[in-house]
Amino acid sequence: MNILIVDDHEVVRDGIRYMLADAPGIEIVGDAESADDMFTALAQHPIDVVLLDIRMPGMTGLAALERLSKDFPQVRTLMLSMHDQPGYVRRALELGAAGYLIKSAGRDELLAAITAAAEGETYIHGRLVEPLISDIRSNSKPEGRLSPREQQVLQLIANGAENKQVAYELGISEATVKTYVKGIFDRLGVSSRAEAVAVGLRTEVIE
Amino acid sequence: MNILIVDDHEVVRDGIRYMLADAPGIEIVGDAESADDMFTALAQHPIDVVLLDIRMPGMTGLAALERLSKDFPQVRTLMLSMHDQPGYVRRALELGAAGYLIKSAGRDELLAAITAAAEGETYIHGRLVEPLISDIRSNSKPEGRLSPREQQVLQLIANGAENKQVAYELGISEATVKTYVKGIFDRLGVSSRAEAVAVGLRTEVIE
DNA sequence: GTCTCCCTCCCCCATATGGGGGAGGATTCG
DNA sequence: CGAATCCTCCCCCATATGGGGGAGGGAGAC
Repeated sequence: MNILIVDDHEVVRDGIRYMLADAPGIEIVGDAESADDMFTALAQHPIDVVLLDIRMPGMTGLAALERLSKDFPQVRTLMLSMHDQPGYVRRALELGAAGYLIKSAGRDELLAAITAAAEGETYIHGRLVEPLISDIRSNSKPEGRLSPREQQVLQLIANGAENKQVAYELGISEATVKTYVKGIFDRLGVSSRAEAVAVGLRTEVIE
Repeated sequence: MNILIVDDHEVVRDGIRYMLADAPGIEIVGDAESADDMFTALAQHPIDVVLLDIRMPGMTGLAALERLSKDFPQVRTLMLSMHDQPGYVRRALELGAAGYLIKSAGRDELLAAITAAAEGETYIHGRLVEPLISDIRSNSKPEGRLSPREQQVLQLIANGAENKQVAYELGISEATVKTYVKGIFDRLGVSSRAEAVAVGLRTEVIE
């Protein structure tokens, strides 16, 4: 089983190498510290499983995953994350990830996830399952999810734009912007743009 | 030289172990995955250098560092961070850290930092030096630093409070709150509370 | 074909916000 | 003792914001 590790932190790459060093049937064929390196490595070696950090400089892990799923559909991708952000887990699975692990996972769990991934199954870190389903639940309710347009509006607000400027940026009327803002408040359960920005940043909807 | 590794991610702990495994004169006497574990370990073994993750569940790395510097002043502490957040670097140094590394550091750098720390010197990852001095510069200007009261106000704003509610919470008049808000805008270089919240969250002043 | 969601636009109106000033007392620091 | 910084409070005033409503058209789902 050929593994590729993609993480911008050498400590993390070495840690995974160390954990997998004496695992039977597993060969680490490469390292990559960026999404670009990952695609280079994928083009050079046959890879079965990619361990992909969700947060990297430049192209984010999720964007890399998206392209990876499209260009190399046979490759199984296991996402790695520092923290348990339920929204990320859902997105990653939607984009075709074969599993999701947090870096506090031990050797046994890492191995279990890799074998599960290689066999076409999906492995999700135990601590993430519960948040995940509650996230799915909250996102199947209209609340908690922002439409693309609403995300744009909130992003601009976080950058200090007032409604008029948002309208100008998006090429729509100020009245429409106000409608979006109201919608954002409803969805996030807040009542001021400042709080909306706080919630948006914390839940990684924006920035 | 006795080393203690404190990080909540097993992958990271193992990575550091791996890097230091065959380094002469260095002995890793323990692991800890939380600040509490760290203090337990410190009480049990003689420790020269602590490698301390800046972000952990429960007590944050900086809080742990503060208590560590107070209770074990002879211990040299090297902070580890995933990303280069200049504000954190400064805070860590103020609190007595013997150095600051990001986890993309390689083996050589880790060793250099540990030996520097053990010899009473201070090691700072190269990529952090420039941001650090610019951070110090921006913080020696009145801009960029928030007074404690201003931080409280901004925190409440991020939680959705309007001026009247902030005034009530802090037991001061609304006029005073408006004064603080103006001050916050000046310091952060913004002109709306939404943007102020965004800047505050990104620079870790609040939340 | 109907239902739901999204995008777009509009009305009214009370209130919060942002920008400009001034000012006194406390503290700490040089 | 100044100088600086912080905390506190006040004035005025234009504008942005938030809350309530309605409404049409398009796209996709069932």
